[in-house]
Amino acid sequence: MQIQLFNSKGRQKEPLRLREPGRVGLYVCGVTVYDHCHIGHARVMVVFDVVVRYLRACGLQVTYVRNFTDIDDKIIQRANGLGIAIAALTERYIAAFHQDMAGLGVAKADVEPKATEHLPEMVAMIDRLLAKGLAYTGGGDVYYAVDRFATYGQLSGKQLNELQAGSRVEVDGCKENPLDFVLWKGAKAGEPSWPSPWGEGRPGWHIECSAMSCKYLGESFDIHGGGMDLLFPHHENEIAQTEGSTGHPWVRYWLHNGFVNVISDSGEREKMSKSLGNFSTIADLLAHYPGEVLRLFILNSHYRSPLDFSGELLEAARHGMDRLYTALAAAKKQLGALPEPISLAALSAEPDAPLWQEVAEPFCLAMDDDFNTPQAIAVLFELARTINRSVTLLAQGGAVEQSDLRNRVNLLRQLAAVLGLLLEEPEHYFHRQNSDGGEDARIETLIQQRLAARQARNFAEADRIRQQLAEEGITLQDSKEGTTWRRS
RNA sequence: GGCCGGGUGGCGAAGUGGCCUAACGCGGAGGUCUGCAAAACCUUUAUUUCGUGGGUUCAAAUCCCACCCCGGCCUCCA
Repeated sequence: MQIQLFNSKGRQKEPLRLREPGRVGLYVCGVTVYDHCHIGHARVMVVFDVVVRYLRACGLQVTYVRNFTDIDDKIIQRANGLGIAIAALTERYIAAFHQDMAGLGVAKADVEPKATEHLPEMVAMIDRLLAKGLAYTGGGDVYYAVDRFATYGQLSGKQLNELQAGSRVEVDGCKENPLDFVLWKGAKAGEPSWPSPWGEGRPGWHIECSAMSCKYLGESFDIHGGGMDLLFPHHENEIAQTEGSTGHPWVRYWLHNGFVNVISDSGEREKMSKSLGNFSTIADLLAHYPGEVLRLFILNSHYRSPLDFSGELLEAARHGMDRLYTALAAAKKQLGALPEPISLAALSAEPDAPLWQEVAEPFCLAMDDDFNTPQAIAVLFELARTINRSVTLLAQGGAVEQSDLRNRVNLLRQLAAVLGLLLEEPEHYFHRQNSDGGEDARIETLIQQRLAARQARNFAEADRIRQQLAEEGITLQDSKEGTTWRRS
């Protein structure tokens, strides 16, 4: 198994070579907590959740760090607008974030540091930059002098002179160069501030990621990820800060995910963003779709490609997810209970097993190739079909190797789990949402009434009941063993 | 203006020199099953075709050139 990943630094696929064998340090830029998260945020979180899940499935020990930006202009503005304390605002949206992530099946990071809890680390780094002559003070602020960092622009492939030529950056009075960025902002009246050698103030945006990643992952680590839009200037600035202050290489692999686009009312395709106001929040979507449907929708495109968002596409993803769970449900009926999934590591220990070659290997090869989740998902669907085929055969009285079916189901759940899919019991998935016990009992009663009608060959009444349930979004499925129901 | 991506069937989306007469999913059509359905299964749904026009090669969706579109970044943004 050799994982290849597309390194934004250098813009090509490279084999993943770790600093320390068996251990991976991963930092992903989290969210600024001043509002609800939208599907664009969901994409980064799901994508890197899968990266972590896969690396762990490969037996690597991953330390995953994902920050919260809990102090910045927009947060202050928003809190003032609402007339509440900053901490009250950020706590509210951190809680909302966690709830969204739980709904999406995104595991918590190992460390979720907050900027406001790392002021000393940031101040220390700024201090080092000043001592090294890479930063300068002006009007109570501290700025980074980008032209003193030799490789500035290397990550994003930008030349300093080109940037300046086409620059639309407003020239700040205290900046020596319009591209210089602020490390420390001097306090203004009515704003929260912290003490520093340069007076009261607060940190610039970029410094937190440098300081916090170094604290939790060391001054060099393996992978840093985030949305494509962070590549410049955020990540460029992070490099300048970190390597400028430590004097040695920092991040080995940069991973950037593509954007979520929305087709606007006028038919234009545009990036989904808070500033454009064209977003669907995760919470809104989770009210209508199971989290795994959103995951399948996101993972069905490669993480670096742009992703168009629409209700129809989400609906298609839902049907796809139903299909996977249907295979699971059918197998469960045959096997009595779903077997405990075997681990990927245990499987790979027996690479000669036919199932490994037929299924697990193609899956892993796809994932090894820069996390090609669409291809990996294809393997899942093919596996689901072989399961359905066996179940169909059994139902027709054919002979099927029970152990083979069991192994396939095992494998389906195990591989799907790497993508954070098929984590529920099928009946829970199909009975989901607003199905409290009373609701379920009511549906069961109607099914019994319909059964009685059918036995009396009163098909008009049976169909009436079925139609009534259909109008509630409930589909019935008759079989020799009885009738089951699902929400669609 | 500079710099990056991308244009594949009705839709989404893999594939980036021969295994591609193009995976997989959604949708459509026909069949099996069913009282009828639903689901599943089977068959089928791009055959000078992978934005357009040239070129390289024994061989190109895949490499090169030109052109046309689309998106992103260059300012906060996942």
